[in-house]
Amino acid sequence: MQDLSPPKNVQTSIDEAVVSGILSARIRPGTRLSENEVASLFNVSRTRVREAMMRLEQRGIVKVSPRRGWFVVEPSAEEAINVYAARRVIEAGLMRSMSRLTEAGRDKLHAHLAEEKTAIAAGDRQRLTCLMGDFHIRIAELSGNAILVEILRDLTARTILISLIYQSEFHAMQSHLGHCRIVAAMEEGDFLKAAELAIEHLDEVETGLDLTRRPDPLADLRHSLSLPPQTAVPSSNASRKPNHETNRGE
Amino acid sequence: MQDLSPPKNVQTSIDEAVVSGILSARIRPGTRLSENEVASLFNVSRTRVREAMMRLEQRGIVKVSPRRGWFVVEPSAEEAINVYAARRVIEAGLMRSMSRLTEAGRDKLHAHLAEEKTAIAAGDRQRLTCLMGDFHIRIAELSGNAILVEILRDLTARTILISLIYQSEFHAMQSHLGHCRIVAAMEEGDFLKAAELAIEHLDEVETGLDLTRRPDPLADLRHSLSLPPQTAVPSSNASRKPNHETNRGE
DNA sequence: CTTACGCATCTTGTATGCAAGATTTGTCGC
DNA sequence: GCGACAAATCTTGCATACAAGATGCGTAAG
Repeated sequence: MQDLSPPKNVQTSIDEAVVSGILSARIRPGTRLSENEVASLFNVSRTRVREAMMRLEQRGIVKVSPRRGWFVVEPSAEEAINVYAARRVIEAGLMRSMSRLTEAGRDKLHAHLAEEKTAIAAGDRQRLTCLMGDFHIRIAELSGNAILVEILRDLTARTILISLIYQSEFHAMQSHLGHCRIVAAMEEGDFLKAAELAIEHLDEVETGLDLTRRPDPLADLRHSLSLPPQTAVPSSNASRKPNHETNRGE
Repeated sequence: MQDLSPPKNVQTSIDEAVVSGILSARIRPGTRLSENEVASLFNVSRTRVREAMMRLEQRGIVKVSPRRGWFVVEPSAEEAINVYAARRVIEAGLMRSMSRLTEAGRDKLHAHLAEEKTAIAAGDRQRLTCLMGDFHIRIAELSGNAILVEILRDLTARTILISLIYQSEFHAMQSHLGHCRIVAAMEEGDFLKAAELAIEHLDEVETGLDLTRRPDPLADLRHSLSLPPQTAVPSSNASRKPNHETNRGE
């Protein structure tokens, strides 16, 4: 799909490598990104790594803990809610602003849905994570608006990090069907319905989160030792109903 | 309103100073921001200035021309169209997602409208520019969603830069009335109507742009010499009808 | 065995130095 | 006077050096 080779010689190769690693779920939330290590991996000095980190921090993808290190963000429950709310606002707004689906656009969406299907059949979870996020970027691309694509790309990255923290299992087929319904509505030219379906779809996913779960600081070690994830901390209230009515006064 | 003093001792004081300067129209599009000059203004080394520039570049507020310097962006016509389209999508989506207006929220909006009114009476154009942009940030703040506020804040900054390039005169009263209508609809609890009004309002402003106009490289010098702005380059097709139907297939 | 302290190590924060390229300016030739 | 060339100047790009703080480990005291 994309090329993921680190030694690409552009100005933003570091940024892209990190984002691409997150979008494909190869990098977990909370991962430390040492300036020195990244610098040697890319054969550059810390200067350029820091500049990349500054950009990534601005995008809400990494955070610095002073004199401790850079870490891939672990969105809090509140941030997770905000990310989903923002996505509902933007994606629904986007669909309502559309007036028709071109043939080229339809073909791209169909191609994407086909990829999702084969990945589900293959059961490749990493690839699925990547594709499930990409779908929403594909939608944004239909608008031809680079600004919206960028915004949704970064929100998608954060969404993936959120799901890695708060989502116990992912219902790939459910999401896939949601995507299919959205595309179908768009093909009918019913973009209001598509918008509603998009909101429902995001609700479904958000409902599947367990936001009472705390980010697990041992996740990477746990994974390295092939231990089952997070079984020691069961939480009541495992799935909530998202309440996305925005009415706060301040 | 905000404090605009440069020597504020936080980590992002440079970023804030630049953005605040743009939001209040004190910094024109195309302004060069020399690393050395900014560094001495803030009594820091170029390192921190560069880091700030990296963040601002990521936000679409400055651009670097290799080995020539950093410049406040001058959005192209296409970018201008995209900015307005993105704002329509997000602001309309935001309003449609709201279910009610709290008293505190209503009070803040009314306070803001009152400020607009007094600024119009005073005829303070810089302050007006600032307020007209702030209104949309106030709306985003109602949602309590920090992510959306950030996104709209940066889009507003770009909008101001766009208007400084492409807008010959600004119809402050027209904008103010648009804002009043939006607030009225929200007070009625009719957020669908508010969304439609927001789209109309943005359309109005976009229609008032003359996107055939090229950014004037001599603008600051011209201004310093108190010459009349841009009279030498008249352009036909002075105001267009915005076409914001998004239907591109790729 | 447990706890507290201190040093060694590793991290980022910041400044600075140098190189490469772009621009400008001054000068020379016509 | 006018245009072309060249040096001087200014810009960012990038690496490196050093300082300040956080962490962890070993050791010693209780």
